[in-house]
Amino acid sequence: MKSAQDIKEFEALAISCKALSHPARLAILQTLARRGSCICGEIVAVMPLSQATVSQHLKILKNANLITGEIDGPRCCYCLNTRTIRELRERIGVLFGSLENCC
Amino acid sequence: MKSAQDIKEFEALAISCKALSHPARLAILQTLARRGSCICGEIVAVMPLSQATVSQHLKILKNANLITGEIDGPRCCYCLNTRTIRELRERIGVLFGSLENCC
DNA sequence: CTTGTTAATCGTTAATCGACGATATACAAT
DNA sequence: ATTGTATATCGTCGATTAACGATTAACAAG
Repeated sequence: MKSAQDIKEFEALAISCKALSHPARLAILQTLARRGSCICGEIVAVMPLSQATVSQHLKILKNANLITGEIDGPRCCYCLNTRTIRELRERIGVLFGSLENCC
Repeated sequence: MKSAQDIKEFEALAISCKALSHPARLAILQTLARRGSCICGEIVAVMPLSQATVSQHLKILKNANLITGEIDGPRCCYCLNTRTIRELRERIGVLFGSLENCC
């Protein structure tokens, strides 16, 4: 059986992975990683999707705490949440930590 | 705009992440990581889900190439596909490689 | 060949996802 | 106050997901 602690970890990691499980959101994250910050409009310009759809993807990333968004006048400046990303990578590391082969 | 190469990477990573985006599948992977190999039945025993549901999760993991499954008589022995897992981690590394702050 | 066991697949249902256009909100500039 | 711009949210629709019980397929043992 899995411990309660494990289950919490699994749920947290699953939420992050679900947010990462769409090419458009990965493209958004890459853009943010490269440019540091980004006005929403710049992201929309780079993506082959409508403004509404991009906004929805941004919301999903924000809900998963992978990015932060600050209102700046009529614009909104997004950037990566490096803390969550670090945690995500650590969780994956722990999950697969001691890899052994079998078959 | 994103390069065609980028898009392929995003799609491949998205597929892996989608497979990782469920707590039950993470639990299965942890079990495999700890025990090396695993008969399907042992996994079912550890999980609080029906055999059919576990089998479905195993199929998703297998489709994403995160695990391999070999038939062994009436049983099926699963184990992690360390290659895909390594690639997954590398892709995440590349995606977030040069993290800078902005806000 | 029959039986028992293991695992995969089928068929269904409710829930969630992804996409979009339309609309609402928030603020700067005039 | 009005206008224009930027972003978020709403409502809808088709597609996909997750879950399950029931059934089927594959094989070992007798």
